[in-house]
Amino acid sequence: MKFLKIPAATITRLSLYTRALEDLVVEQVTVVSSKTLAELCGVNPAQIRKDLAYFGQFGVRGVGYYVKELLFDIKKILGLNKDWNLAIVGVGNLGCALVAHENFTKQGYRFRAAFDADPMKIGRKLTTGLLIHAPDKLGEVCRTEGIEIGVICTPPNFAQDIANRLIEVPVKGILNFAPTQIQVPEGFRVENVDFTVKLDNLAYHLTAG
Amino acid sequence: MKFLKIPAATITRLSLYTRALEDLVVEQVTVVSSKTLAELCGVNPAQIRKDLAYFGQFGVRGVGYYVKELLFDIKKILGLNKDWNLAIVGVGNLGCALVAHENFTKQGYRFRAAFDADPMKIGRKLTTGLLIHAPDKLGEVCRTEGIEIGVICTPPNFAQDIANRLIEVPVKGILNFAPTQIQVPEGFRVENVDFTVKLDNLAYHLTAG
DNA sequence: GCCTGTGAAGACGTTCACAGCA
DNA sequence: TGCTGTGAACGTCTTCACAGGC
Repeated sequence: MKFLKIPAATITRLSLYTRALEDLVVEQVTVVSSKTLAELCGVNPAQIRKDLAYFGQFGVRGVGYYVKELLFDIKKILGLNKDWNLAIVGVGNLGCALVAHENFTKQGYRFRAAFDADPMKIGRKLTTGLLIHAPDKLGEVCRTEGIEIGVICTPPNFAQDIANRLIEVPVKGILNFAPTQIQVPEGFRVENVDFTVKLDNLAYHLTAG
Repeated sequence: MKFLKIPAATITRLSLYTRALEDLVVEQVTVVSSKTLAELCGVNPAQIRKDLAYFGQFGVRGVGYYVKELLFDIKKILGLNKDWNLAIVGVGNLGCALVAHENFTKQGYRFRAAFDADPMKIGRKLTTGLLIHAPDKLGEVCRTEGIEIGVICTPPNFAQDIANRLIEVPVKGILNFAPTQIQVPEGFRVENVDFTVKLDNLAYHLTAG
């Protein structure tokens, strides 16, 4: 099982499952079937079973899945059984909002460094107490802080330059909020968060439909 | 051609193409081949040609595509030849950042209304001058302002309730930033912007690799 | 010669349907 | 009986390869 190629969509769904499972834990539900979990996540039950099958056997036939166990197992699969050190580059409105956002910290994502090119911001602190560094300190600070993931929140025209520097540090991956396609070496991992693309999707479907 | 089912991914890529094309316009490039555009967008050239083929013929054989024309055509396909009226619900850090964000306005997405449950915020104005209303004014205000798309930026536990109200207004679609799965009637359009899912994707790939 | 447009082939992901087990 | 685990069938999307036209 382990050596089959795992669809990208499977990983995204695993992330969704953890959320639903966390809610179930709060509601003190101890056992859940693929059918029920599927309804909560808006997917097909067979899909859930198949997704899990890539990584092993987690259920009990005739019963279902033990909520806490499954949550633990999926988190382990996703690599969420550790904290991740993040650096943010570009602390404008959006950057600040992200650093302050609780959903990151709740999952073990920790902002350990912040950078901005604006001289007015360098040397100041964010509301969380995080010191803002100049971009030319990027390599040095990221290495001392053991940064693993760089979050790009600059205007699009600076994104590629910042990406290059992050890759040089080196960080292991990049989360890019700038609405531009970043070029990276083969094998290097970038995830794009792109609201304008999502809005364009809406616009298309609302126009056509 | 027009009646074939169009892949969801095609629409997302069209959105990417518009960006690359806008850059090319700035660089005063007048003609582009599918090969060059493909490199800029990180996709296969045949993919671009196929994507466009769903909607008609836009290129010139032996030459390529005229940048400005193609940009215009794709924007029209996506429904970006008009402005869209948006309402934001939840103006915390993230919500404020979104309203202020230039990438929305640049594409013709206009925030025309804002809502928040916090009594301290109601009646105050955002930096853009937009007045913050109480959530119970949602239906009334959205109808007067002709809101077409609702943007949910509340904590996850309020998202479903807000979604229900937006659907009742009715708005045509929802952009959801809350990290939770919203249940909507068959055919109603929701797009989710989900950074924690993206981070989980990174975490997985950085762990496994 | 060069690049688009497109049927056909191939790769991929999802769903079905049922065997296997509590 | 009930629900998981999974090969096989199905459907969808992507890539190839070449015909068509500047």
